[in-house]
Parts: sequence; C-alpha cells; structure tokens
Amino acid sequence: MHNTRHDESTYWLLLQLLLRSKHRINAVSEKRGLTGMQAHALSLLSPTTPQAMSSLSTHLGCDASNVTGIVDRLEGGGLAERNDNPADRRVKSVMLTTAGSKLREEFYDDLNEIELAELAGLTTDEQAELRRLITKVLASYE
Amino acid sequence: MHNTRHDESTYWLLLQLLLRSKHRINAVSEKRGLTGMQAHALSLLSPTTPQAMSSLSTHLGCDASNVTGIVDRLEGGGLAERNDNPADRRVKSVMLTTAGSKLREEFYDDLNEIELAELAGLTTDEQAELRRLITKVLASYE
DNA sequence: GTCAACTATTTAAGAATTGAAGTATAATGT
DNA sequence: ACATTATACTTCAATTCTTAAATAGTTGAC
Repeated sequence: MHNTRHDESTYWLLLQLLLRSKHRINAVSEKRGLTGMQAHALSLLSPTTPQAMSSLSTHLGCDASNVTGIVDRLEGGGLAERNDNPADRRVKSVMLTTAGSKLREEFYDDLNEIELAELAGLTTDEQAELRRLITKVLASYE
Repeated sequence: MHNTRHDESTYWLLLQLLLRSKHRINAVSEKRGLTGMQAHALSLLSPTTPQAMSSLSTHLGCDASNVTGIVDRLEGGGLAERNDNPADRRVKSVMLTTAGSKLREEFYDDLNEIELAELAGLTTDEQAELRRLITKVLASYE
C-alpha cells in the first residue's frame, strides 16, 4: 500500500497537520522554557478557578501519576501552586500563580503570531468556515 | 486573561482539535504495540525505497541521535532493517520489512476507522470543504 | 594528503509515560 | 457504628523520547 490511498482521506490530512503543528507548538513552548506537556497543562489551568489533579489528568489525557511530576515542575518554576481542598481533603487544588498566568498569556500571544503567519493563505471567509467545521467536529466528540 | 479571548481564534480551535487527536492516535499506536514516535517513523518509511537516518530525522523533526534509538526499537521488533549504502558508506539505509509494511497497513486502517467515527458529524460536502481548507493550509507551510 | 564537513552512534541528564503499590480520606452497606 | 469499598494523590520502577556533547568513520575540496 502506498500513501496515495490515504492522501485523500480527511483524517490523513488532519494527521499531517497535527504532525507539522507539533513542532511549532514545541518550539513556542521551548522558547518560554516549557516542555510541550507543561505548556499544555499551563493552558488548562486557571489563575482563579482551582482544579483537581484528577481533572487535569483527564484533560491532559494521561495517567494521574504523570500529572504529579508535571505539576511538580510547574510548581518548581513558580508557575502553579497546590492547595488543600477543605471540602475533600484527598483532593489537591491546582491554580496558576501570577507568574504562571503571565506566562500563559505570553504563550498564547506566541501562538497567535504563528496563527497569523500560517493561516495567512486562507481568506477571512475561509477561516470562518474552518472555525465552523472544527467546532462541529469538536462538538461531536462528546 | 481568560480563554474567551482565544476561544474564537482559528488557531486555538485547531489546537484543541490537534490535542484531542493526539490521544486517539496514541491509542491506535499503542493498540499495535508502538509508541507514537515509532508509529510516526513507520508511517514515513517505505518497504521499497531506502531512506537515510538523516532523512528520517528531518521528517520526524527530531535530533539524529534520537532516530538511532527509534530505529533500534523498530528493528528489534522486526519491523525495519538497516543496510549499508554502497554509494556512501557513512549512510545507513532504512527500509520496512514485510512485517513492518503489514503493520503500517493495519495502522492506517485503524486511523480510517477513527475517521469514520469522528467526522460522522459532518456532511460529505463539509468533509470535502474541510479537506480543501486543510490542504490549503498545509500548502502554505512551504 | 590534509582538513573541513557530514553521517551515524554513544553517553549522560531531564522529562514523559504507564503500571503497581501505598497512604490518606470519603462514601457505602449492614 | 463499623467494616468494606471506592477515590485522590503520591511514590517507585521500567521504558521511551528528547537534547547536547563527544566520538568514529567517511567523503569531498583544496
């Protein structure tokens, strides 16, 4: 079998896009002193709404034991902090620090810059249509 | 800053889609006994056209020293093989074995199954439009 | 022939990943 | 009330991915 059979598949195209984007995202993360996973975790955390480790684990799509180390490193860098949850003392509530919140903004700004460059080939209408289609796909996930 | 500022960004939506896809792809890889990176390498290799380690490194977007280990493990699993390149004895030529080629087909079949399930929310026309837009974005990369 | 550039590998260190085991806490059933 | 079960998180061990730096072998240009 050759790739030609897959070249016209929607999923195959998405895969290509994913693989290429991965490098760009990792580059942006690295620029800010984060690994890709740390950046992903950072993007999921809030400076105001505490989040349980288990919730983070679900959204990151990895094992709970994994999150321990990731949050350890964010906390080590002063970007996040763990607090006890008085309502359930098994739970650790994670939140962004001021520094973490600031870094998250910068990270988003970097991504926006990339967006401008990489989606420049699409017209405004095409970008709107792309957003509509992606939103529809995302909605059907669950 | 809250996510609301980003929620309407095309790049942000794309990022969400890609992050979710990552888990599915990893799940498919794992089902076939591969890591994500091994599956990626497998998808880049050919059963007929030999490829230099350095070429693989470029397409995988990682360090050359990294590829050594990845190909080691593929070779250990009987999926790929290294051969000397008579034209340039510095170069190792990597190719898929029969088993590797077979596994690659199965991997693609799995991805196709996922596509059917996850893009089911879109009409045929919408899928065609999505393919067109992604192709256009990919083309503008370079 | 010498020197610089290239190809692949090795090594060392950090990070991500999973599974299994362990601790503390909460919820449930009787 | 108490024992059992389930949940939330951590720790540990093993594997993989990652980069940087050092190495060995090969090539090509001068």
